[in-house]
Amino acid sequence: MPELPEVETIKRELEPHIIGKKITAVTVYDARIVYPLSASAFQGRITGQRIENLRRRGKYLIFQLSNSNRLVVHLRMSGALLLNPPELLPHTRLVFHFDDGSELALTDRRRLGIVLLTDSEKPVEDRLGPEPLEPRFTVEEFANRLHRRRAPIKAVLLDQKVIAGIGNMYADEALFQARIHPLHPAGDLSPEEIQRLYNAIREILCSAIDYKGASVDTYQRPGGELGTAHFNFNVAHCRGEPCHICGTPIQRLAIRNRGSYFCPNCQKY
DNA sequence: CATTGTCCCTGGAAGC
DNA sequence: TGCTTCCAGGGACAAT
Repeated sequence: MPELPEVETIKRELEPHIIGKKITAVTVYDARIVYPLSASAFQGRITGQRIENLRRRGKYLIFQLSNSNRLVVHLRMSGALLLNPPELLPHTRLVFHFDDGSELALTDRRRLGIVLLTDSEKPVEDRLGPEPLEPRFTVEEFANRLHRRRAPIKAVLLDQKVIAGIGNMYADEALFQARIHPLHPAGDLSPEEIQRLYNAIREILCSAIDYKGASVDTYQRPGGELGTAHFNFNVAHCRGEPCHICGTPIQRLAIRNRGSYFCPNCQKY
């Protein structure tokens, strides 16, 4: 399930293979993914355009096209972007064909992914808070964003308007590293706890990028390789396993219908 | 505005 | 063995 480190990995590995290439055709296998555009309208606005730039914002990938359109892709749970797949893979929704004969396929088993064409930054920027790895995201900025929030810190970390890019897995890992209970009200955290959580978020995201993301569920890199960040997970999806620090079984709790995994001994309320 | 619940979607696992 | 139900979760959206 692609979160910030997975999307960043995809961006980095895709970039050298697609920048400057011209899209000669797009095959639409599932028109629902380009809704509200029709398949032909989508094809009309994409075909013949060159990919000038690729960037990540939160969990979004943004392909800058030469006609000043932006192709925005959100992979949600099960989306993947694969370069030159050897065959037509199951759940293929779109295939981009380039002028050098190469191809980029978008597959999405659960079909929750989003593809959007826009000429503005607004649809993405309106939904997102700051990038946690940018220097301008300071601990003071983080503290301000948690101030007076009564919701559980786990729910607040998943709010993309508070911080962009953190998903369920890395929220659990950051809270474990910072030794904070996922239900702790966000606005009640002490300055020390906020500092620990701030450090943990940055360390965990950076480390996961170094490991090319976590291959939980269907995540694959553009060449089909897997990431290895999940081998370092302490709590995410580790229900019942002994905590690496104290041996207490990892517990699962539902917060906002999201599975939250934590060590009840290391992360006291 | 902050918060919370529901829905979307599919396929693997679990339960019967 | 084969059926049904549950579960995974990002985020849009509606309700409060």
